[in-house]
Amino acid sequence: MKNTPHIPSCEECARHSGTIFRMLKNDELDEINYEKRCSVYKKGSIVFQEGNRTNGFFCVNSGILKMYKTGIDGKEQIIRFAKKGDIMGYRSILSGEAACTTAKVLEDAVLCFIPSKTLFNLVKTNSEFSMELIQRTAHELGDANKYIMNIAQKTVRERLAEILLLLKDTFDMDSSGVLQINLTREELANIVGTATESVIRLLSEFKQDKLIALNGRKIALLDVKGLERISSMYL
Amino acid sequence: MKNTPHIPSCEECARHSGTIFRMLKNDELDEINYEKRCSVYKKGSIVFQEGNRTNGFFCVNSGILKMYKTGIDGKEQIIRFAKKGDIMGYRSILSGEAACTTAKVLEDAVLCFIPSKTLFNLVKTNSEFSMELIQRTAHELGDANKYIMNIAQKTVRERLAEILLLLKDTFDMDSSGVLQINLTREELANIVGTATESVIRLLSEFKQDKLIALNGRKIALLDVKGLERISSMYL
DNA sequence: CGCTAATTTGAGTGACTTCAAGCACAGTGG
DNA sequence: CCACTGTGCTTGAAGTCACTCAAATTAGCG
Repeated sequence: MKNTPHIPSCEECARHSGTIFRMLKNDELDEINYEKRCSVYKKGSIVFQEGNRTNGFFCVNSGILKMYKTGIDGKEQIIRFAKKGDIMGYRSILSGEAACTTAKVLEDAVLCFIPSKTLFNLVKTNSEFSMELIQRTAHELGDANKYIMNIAQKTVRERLAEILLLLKDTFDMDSSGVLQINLTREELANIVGTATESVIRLLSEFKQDKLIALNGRKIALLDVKGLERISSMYL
Repeated sequence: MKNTPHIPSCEECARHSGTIFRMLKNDELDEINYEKRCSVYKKGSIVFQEGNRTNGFFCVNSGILKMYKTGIDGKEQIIRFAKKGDIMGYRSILSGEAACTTAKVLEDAVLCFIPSKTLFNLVKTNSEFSMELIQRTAHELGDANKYIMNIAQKTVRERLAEILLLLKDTFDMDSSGVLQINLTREELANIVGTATESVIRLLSEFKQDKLIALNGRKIALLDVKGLERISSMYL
């Protein structure tokens, strides 16, 4: 949580296609650059918590975070991850509500905090930015709807296969197919929406069926087509 | 689908607090009024279908619609309902994607179709409207996230109780507690994300426990507190 | 300091239970 | 008469509990 030694510039960050800031003019970027506050967050630290209000949002410069809701008897439900170029906490300030998820650091992160006021100013004055923000939220809503159907209709087995593929798309694999993300079995279970033991058992099954290879938390996808078939992604 | 005899005016519609059009200036309302096309949709007809692109969105003047995704072997997953004052199909045109749900009429409806171009113009020129649209989408995203957790962590029994309460909030009850919405058991199952038989059994249980009263499709909530307890809404 | 000892944390297994889906069939009512 | 509701029965998927094992952390202590 201490201030970072190296403060990333928004100009540089905006070059990355993924960022919402890419269509800002130079003077607007300058303003954000001036208003933002960057900090280093160590693994395990919590950036903001479900139920609390924030007076701004976060932009991920580096690192990985999980965003989850806490349910019955404290069980986490992971809603999404955030990595370089993603923004977090914007939903709640846009809707004027308290945060609906908690954001926790999985891999040491550098985050920039941007005050709501700056965001609202941009929405007011730059309709392209505004449009981009709407697009992003609308797209995420589409994902959420899809997720609802999956979780309601698919078996745990199908969902686990789908999540593995989703992790591949989000975090990529190395040359030998190893997913570039470290998750505990419990965290996997909290994405899929099932018990830890079920994930363990199903992963072993997938391994037996030569769909994946396991080495501790390293998961390698050996047969993507096979996983797609199981997940029945394209109904 | 034939044109309606009585065309509702947007001015009138905008007076309703729920509508997004409430902060439009008169000339903007006039433009929508000019651009919009109203039609009557009979019960059972489909307004737009998942996977198709639309070049506009719909505003519900009267009637009730269900919006659902079609899953494995054609099972519907109802995502939400739309009633007077709600808008439909805006998510997909905002995100520039195909519709992610199908909209089907449950009770005869009068819908106004507003072209995307008109919407985009408003976003460009009226930042308050833009902000309202963002807020609405962001709020809906929050709902969706909550729904994900519920469906992933709660039992069918808990979810059914919660859905009954949600229907109460959306469609109200009459003086004797009867929900002002007609749904088949199958449709209820498609909201909860379960089998029709399970809904039937659980409804009978709720009836035995004096939580609800049943009379065909009419469901009366007798013990709201009790249902809240079952749904463990406030964990 | 360094080197065990003690504790914690996560992965994995097996036995058991339960919830809910699926199937077949019988009413019922618009 | 057909779509919807309701019931009984069976089966299977997945949750729960109880436990082992291995690795990683931390504490303790000469």
